[in-house]
Order: sequence, then C-alpha cells, then structure tokens
Amino acid sequence: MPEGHTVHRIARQFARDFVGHRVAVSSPQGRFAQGAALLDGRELLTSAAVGKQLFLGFEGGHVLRVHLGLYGAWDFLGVVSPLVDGGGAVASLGAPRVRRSVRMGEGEREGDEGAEAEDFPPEPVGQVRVRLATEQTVADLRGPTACEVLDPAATAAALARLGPDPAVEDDVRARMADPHAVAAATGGAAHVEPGETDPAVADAVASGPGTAADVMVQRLTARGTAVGQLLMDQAVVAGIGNIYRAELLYRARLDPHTPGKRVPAETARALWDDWSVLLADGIATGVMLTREDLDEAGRAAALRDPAQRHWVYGRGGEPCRTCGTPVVVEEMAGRKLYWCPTCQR
DNA sequence: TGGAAATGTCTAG
DNA sequence: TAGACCTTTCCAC
Repeated sequence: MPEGHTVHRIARQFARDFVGHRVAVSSPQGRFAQGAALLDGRELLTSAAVGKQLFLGFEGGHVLRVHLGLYGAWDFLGVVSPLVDGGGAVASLGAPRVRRSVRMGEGEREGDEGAEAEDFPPEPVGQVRVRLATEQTVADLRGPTACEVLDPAATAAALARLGPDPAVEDDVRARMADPHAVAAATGGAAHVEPGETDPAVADAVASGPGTAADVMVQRLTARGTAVGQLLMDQAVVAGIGNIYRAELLYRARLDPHTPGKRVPAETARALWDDWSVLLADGIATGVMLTREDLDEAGRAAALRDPAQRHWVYGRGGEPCRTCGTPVVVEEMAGRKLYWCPTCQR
C-alpha cells in the first residue's frame, strides 16, 4: 500500500542490486509469462520512479512498468544492499548481507536475518506475478495493479499522464519522457513522432529549474474540483496518496472541500514545497511521519508507533492534536478523508 | 472460515 | 458513482 516515497525506495533498491546485471525474469504465478519471456536474460539498464509508478529499463528498449495499486508489494530476498544514503531500517544494517526478506510496498518491514546460502533462491511463496533474479538477489512482485512491458513510445505516453514529482530531477524526467533518449539509453528503436513528449515536462525543462512547482500550481488552481480530490489526481501532482493528502491539507490548515480555483497560488505553492519535504523525508526513512511538532524523542517514538505518526489520518472521532475537536472522517471520491473542521477553516 | 479493509486506478453507465 | 480488479491480513463468529 505504497505512496510515492515507497516506490522511490524500490527504484533505488533496484538501482543498487539489479542495474548492471543480467536478470532472470519469470512469472511463478503464470499471469505474466509472456512479458517475462520478453525480458528474461536481458541486462537491467535503468531504474526510476515517477509518482507511484516504477520504470525498469532493460536492454533492447523494453521497459517494465509496475504500479503496486492498493496492496501490491515487492519482496527483496538474498543479498539486499542497504539504502546507504537513504537511512531507515535498510540502511541501518550497514554492509550488504544475506537477509531473508526486505519487503517494500505494503508497509516495509525487516525480514528474518541469517538465512543460509543454500536457501537461495527461495521457492516463491503465494501469488508471485513476477520474479526478477540475479546471482545473489531476488525480487518478487505480488498483487500489482499494473505490470506490463512497454516500448519507448508507450513509456513516453505513460509518463505523459503523470504530473510533476518533486523527487524526480527535471533532467531525469526529461530523459525518461524523451522516447528517443529512452531508446538510445536502452538500445532500442524509437517509434515516436515528434511532439509526443510530456508537455508538462517539456515546459519545465524549457523554462528552467523550479517550474515543476509552477506546473503543479497551475493545474491545482485551474479547476473547480475540491482540492482534496486534486491532490490525489496523479496528473496534477504525482505520488500523493490518501495519507499524504490528509496530512498535507492539515499542515496547510486547508479545508479539503475548497475548490482548486479558490486556492491562492501561494497556498498551492506552499503545498508543493511541503510535499517536497515530506516526500524527501519518506524516501529517507521509509516511514510516513508527517508531524513536524515532535522533538527528537517524540520523533523516535513515532517512527516505532504508527498511531503517533499523523495529525489526522486514521484518527476519525479522536480529538484533534491541536484543538481537541473530533477528527471528521468522510468519503471523498470513494476514499476516506480525514480532517479537522476547526483547524482547517 | 468468511468477510471486511487497506497508503489505488480504471471503466461502464 | 458504483463496481471491478489485484492480494494479504486481521477480526468476528
């Protein structure tokens, strides 16, 4: 059940342990047999996340696009490198080592330590849609909403549907969105007409740094739709899910029902800036900790205890941490929305 | 053992 | 807006 930060961590894990390796690709469950056959034995050249989607670029111009949806997850088994500059549970383990499992997606957790070498590679457990394997490391994918092999043109089209993501450098995004560059980088042929590159990215790149924020502000303030819905719209801004949505709105003291058109540009910009901070923190720790009021001890406690991590998310009926008003939980576009009717006015 | 819920998205009506 | 889809986990019975 990932939001954007988790997918960025997954992309980094693949960059550490799979990029540069020839990868055995299989579908133990059988539902991805054709795609697996297409990728099997190819070298993985690139690993990138945009919003909640993962793009793995293989030699030959094939890109594996994965969206975990509500309950998809990757399990990493065998030798799993710590995310050294990422901090959090994985990085704290130090040097690469044999671990039974590091699960990413459905709430990360550490696996049991000390598996024997002869356990590798382990038998797939449950409904494993895809298994990627190097000599030392296995990644098992379960329950994704999307799992498909794309050519460079389809990759560009998938990227074009996504709004800006603060954790994606403009140049990285532009290279990924440029089908010719993707083709060159992955050794494949480009089959895309000029002009198919994501216009948002083209704007951002053409106008220089900082304009990804402008794209988000423009898209958020252009429509009469409730800001609570717009933040979940991946074409407006990529990577925000139900938890970050509720918490960002609370931190901005913004009523989720406010139409986008009535959100001042500076407020929209502040939402982008705050999202950038929360996302970077989430990528670093692997935990969605959205309370900025905690001291060091409180933060450490919240990292251990999920009940302490949020201002309003998951706290329907409980007193607001600021004013004591019961937190409201309601349905917005089919998802549960948590907010404080006193603070967010 | 069965049902509901979960950090999501798409399509039909 | 309702329903479908993907999978696992937890809780009530």
